[in-house]
Amino acid sequence: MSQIQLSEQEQLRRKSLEELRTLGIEPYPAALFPVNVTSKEIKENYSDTNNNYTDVTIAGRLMGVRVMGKASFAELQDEKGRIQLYITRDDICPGENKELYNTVFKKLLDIGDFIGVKGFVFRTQMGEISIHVKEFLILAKSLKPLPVVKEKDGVVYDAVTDPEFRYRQRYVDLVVNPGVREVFSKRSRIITSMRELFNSRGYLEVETPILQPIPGGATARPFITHHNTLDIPLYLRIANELYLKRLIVGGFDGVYEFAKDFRNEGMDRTHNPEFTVMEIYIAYKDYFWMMDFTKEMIQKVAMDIHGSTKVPVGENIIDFGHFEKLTMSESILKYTGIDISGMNDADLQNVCKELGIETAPSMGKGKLIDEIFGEKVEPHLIQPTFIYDYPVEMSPLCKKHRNNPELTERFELIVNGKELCNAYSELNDPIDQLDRFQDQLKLSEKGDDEAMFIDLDFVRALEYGMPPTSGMGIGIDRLTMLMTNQPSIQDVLFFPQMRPEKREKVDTPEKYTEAGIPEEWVDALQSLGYKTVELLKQVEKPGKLHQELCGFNKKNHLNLKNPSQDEVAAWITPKI
RNA sequence: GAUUCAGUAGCUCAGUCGGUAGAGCACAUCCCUUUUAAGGAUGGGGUCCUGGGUUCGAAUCCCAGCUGGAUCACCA
Repeated sequence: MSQIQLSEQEQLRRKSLEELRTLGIEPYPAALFPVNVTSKEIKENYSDTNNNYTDVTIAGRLMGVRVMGKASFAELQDEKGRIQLYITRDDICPGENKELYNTVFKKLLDIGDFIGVKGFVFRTQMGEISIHVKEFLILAKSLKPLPVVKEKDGVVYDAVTDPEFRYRQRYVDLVVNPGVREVFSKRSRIITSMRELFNSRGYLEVETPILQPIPGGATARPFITHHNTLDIPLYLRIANELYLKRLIVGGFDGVYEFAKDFRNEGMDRTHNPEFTVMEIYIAYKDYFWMMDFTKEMIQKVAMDIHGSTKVPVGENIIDFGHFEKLTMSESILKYTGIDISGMNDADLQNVCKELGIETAPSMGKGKLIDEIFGEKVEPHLIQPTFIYDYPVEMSPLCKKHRNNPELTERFELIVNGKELCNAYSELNDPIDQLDRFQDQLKLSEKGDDEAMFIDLDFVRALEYGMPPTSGMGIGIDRLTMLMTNQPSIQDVLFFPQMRPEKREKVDTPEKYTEAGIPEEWVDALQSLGYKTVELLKQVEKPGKLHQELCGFNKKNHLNLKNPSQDEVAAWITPKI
């Protein structure tokens, strides 16, 4: 990019960069900088009486400077927070030459620059713990100005709020908006907390394929790709269930995986095309055991993040101290007054009509019940609720209920009106499993394009025998949204999926000179919006272009010799 | 995919009835020899998202498009 297309502030910073080099200061030094403390440690442990921290070395971004003549106060931001620096001219310039303070510090440093300082900690007259700087060093110059966000007593001023800016340039969001980094460090702690529990029980963390020839384990539209050597289609996984169960067949008693799944579906506040799921499968357990385990896991996470089972989410306080349990039909009875047990397809169609729920002829019994539940029950379930005993049609991988052949031993955990976990007593009868796959196939022939593919290798694995097993899956993004009180999945993903940014096509200077345009005018032309020769050729009034160029020359003091009107006209008319 | 709202300086945002483009912060210069979202003064900085249309005149009204948000649909 040419200088002229940069903003004034960017040009000034580039100028400062050059001046630093002129002064013999490398703005991007190579050597390590031996940091020995963080802002947080100092603020937590400094004591006026002990006068500890007499020799600290700390580094971070310069986030604000208040110059007060020969003394200055500055804000240094490191990973853990901010700390005030106190810098005096005569401390950092002990000799006659005051250039380091007057020129380098006061003029050539900018907000956003990385610096390293050495000094001692003290408390200012205003009572703020600060570092009295003895030496400072530029570690990396920042050429693009950061938006300045200020905070006082928890009130944030001028926060960067434009979602497009925040998500596309997450690095800036993380630097300037208080609390954003905290969300992501909590996300990491949530995962660690779960992993601690699983490992303490001796369950094995495993990895299974993301590229799958048959996308199984869930009903969803997959992403499809192609392997060149094998010349076959491959699908990005929509779930890892079938692979994890193969490992139970293989003899592991407990396996789990934190996995990225991919679903080629709509995007909104709770859906991103790629998302993180934890699935765990444990042999010799059933879904009742898994309910208790799920409860224990979530309580541990809440305690580790909040130190309490009570978690604020939006308007509500969610209390993970107590989990309600309702069967699917109990819950529908509770919220609609209708007892659906024993109803057939036609009955359910009528119930839907009564309740004003749209249906399609392709919908089976399971789908209809799911519609009623999703429409009339789920939104009411704010406090943690286990919904269990799902219709067999909507759970093709789940074991039939021990007492009722129309149901399966499945539960979901609903929190804040959204599904959070899904768990089964896993189906381990291979013949039943094949039947259920075939029923799914019939559904797909009926027009349900989300019905499952048949994974015959998975059936073969079951034929060798899988012990009774309970499995559970939990959406890590949604769990993080709950635990960090973020309303949108985009706020708990570093880089949520977005439409690619449009880049304007810009021709190289050579293209212009090839077209007979002097190189010295290329910058001016591009700044005026003629980014390509093609665009230039479309100009209809050469006189106007000529005026624009002369005006630009004058306005920006380029001191170029203005071309004649005929010359400009010649640039845009094709040569014969 | 449908509906709807928004897009103005680096950031946050005003902009009346259609009549010369504004503020705070940021930036620059100077003052102040010094303390808290940085005290004062002065100044520079704009494709008012893009393209059409209406009009003597459009940031403003109309149409289309782009991008994003929200709601719905789809989907766990």
